[in-house]
Amino acid sequence: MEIYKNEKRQRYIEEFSIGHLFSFAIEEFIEVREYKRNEWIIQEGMRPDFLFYVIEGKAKIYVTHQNGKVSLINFINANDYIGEMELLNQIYYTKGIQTSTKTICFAIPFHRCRKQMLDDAKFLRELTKFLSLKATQMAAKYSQSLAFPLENRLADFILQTADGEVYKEKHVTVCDFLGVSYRHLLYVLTQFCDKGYLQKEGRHYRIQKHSALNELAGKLMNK
Amino acid sequence: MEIYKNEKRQRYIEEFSIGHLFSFAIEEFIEVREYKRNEWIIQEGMRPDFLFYVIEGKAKIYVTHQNGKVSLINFINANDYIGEMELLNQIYYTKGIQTSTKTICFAIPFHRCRKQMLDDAKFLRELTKFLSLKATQMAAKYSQSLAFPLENRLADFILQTADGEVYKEKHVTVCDFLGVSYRHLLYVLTQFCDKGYLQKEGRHYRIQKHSALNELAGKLMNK
DNA sequence: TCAATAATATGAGATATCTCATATTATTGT
DNA sequence: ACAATAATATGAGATATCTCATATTATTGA
Repeated sequence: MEIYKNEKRQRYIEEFSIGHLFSFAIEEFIEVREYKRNEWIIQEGMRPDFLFYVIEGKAKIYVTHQNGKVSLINFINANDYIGEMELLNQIYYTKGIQTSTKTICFAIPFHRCRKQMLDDAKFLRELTKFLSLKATQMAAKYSQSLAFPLENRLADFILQTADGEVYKEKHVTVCDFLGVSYRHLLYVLTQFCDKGYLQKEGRHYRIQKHSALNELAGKLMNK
Repeated sequence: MEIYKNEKRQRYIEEFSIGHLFSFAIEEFIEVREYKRNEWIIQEGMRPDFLFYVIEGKAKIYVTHQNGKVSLINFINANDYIGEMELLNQIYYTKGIQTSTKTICFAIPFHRCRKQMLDDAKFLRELTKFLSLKATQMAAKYSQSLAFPLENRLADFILQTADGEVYKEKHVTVCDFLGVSYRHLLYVLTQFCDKGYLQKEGRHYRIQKHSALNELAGKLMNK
């Protein structure tokens, strides 16, 4: 992890201004940090001392269960907060956050800003929206995971993450995210190929029948 | 649904004051409502016009999937909000809320109070805590549901809902909540009886081996 | 109080998903 | 450039969970 100083810091703070998210001058407190690919921004179980706001890059929220299984709870992208749970709650089991690309974020120290942030309606209003979205997404994922087999959830995931017509997510990541075994994921992908929905091209898959995947994915949605 | 008027209304507003949750005078806007057992406070898919704050009673959040399965997303108790998602988000698929006992709540009309509420740091701070808890719970439930078989989740649920040493939840409700079929729930309950963890007493179950259930449930927690 | 409805109960057979074992093929750090 | 590590791939057998069918027993509204 690298902390940007002086001009470089200043450049980022100006280019990606987050002044509009606060009603007080936050700039002076901001630390600009760059994390390398696969670096851990927060270690599971360790309370962070900063509220992070992601400027660029991607990361993943992980939790490890006692039985050794790992769940990829969600992805984090630009304009997401990290550490907001710890800002709000004294008691909280901290999840691990690992970057999947080089990631730059603003780090705001709790000890200097907590009070002001928790009194700032503008900041809190943004945060409630962020949290309500997060809660809604989790509720949707939860109920869908119980109500539908992998077939439907995978179709949705493929459509959401495909780069044009090409699906190229790593299987290992997808297992953790969709909560199924590697073996089973491969079975269902093979089925999709057999049915002609996908076509394997080396390590990638090309979408052949958009409509069929759409139909499978559509079943997840309410109305 | 019945709306309390005059002295009755006044009595409730005083006895269960929520003045401390707002920094402006909310009392005059509050409507006090009583819903009967099994009544729907909000119909699935229909936007509410009020933010509700539950004073007494219990309710359930339901969502219906296209394949006909119903998920009981969560339980609602005293001091919970209802309709906060719709307060914050213009676009939101509204879940159904059904009472399971007589339920009394304060209803605060969006059209008269939205602006003030969204500018009130005190209110927003409480709401962020509520939402962060909700998001955390859903994330935990989600990842647990994928990482553990029913055995563990049911043990946890039994311990959490048991009345003293007696478990007496309705199977039909529990299926929707834990996302398993009625048949499978009964299988696992029978197993628990066979192993001597529970003993059936008419329609209820008496907990016999607290320790065994504790151990099963404990596997859900991180550390 | 009675008929309708909801909840409980259980069997039998299907299937979605898991575990484990074992290769092969990339990727990565030094 | 190579050894270590991570990712992909596939088979075989187990099990967690589902669907459907069919009874029996509460609960409830008129």
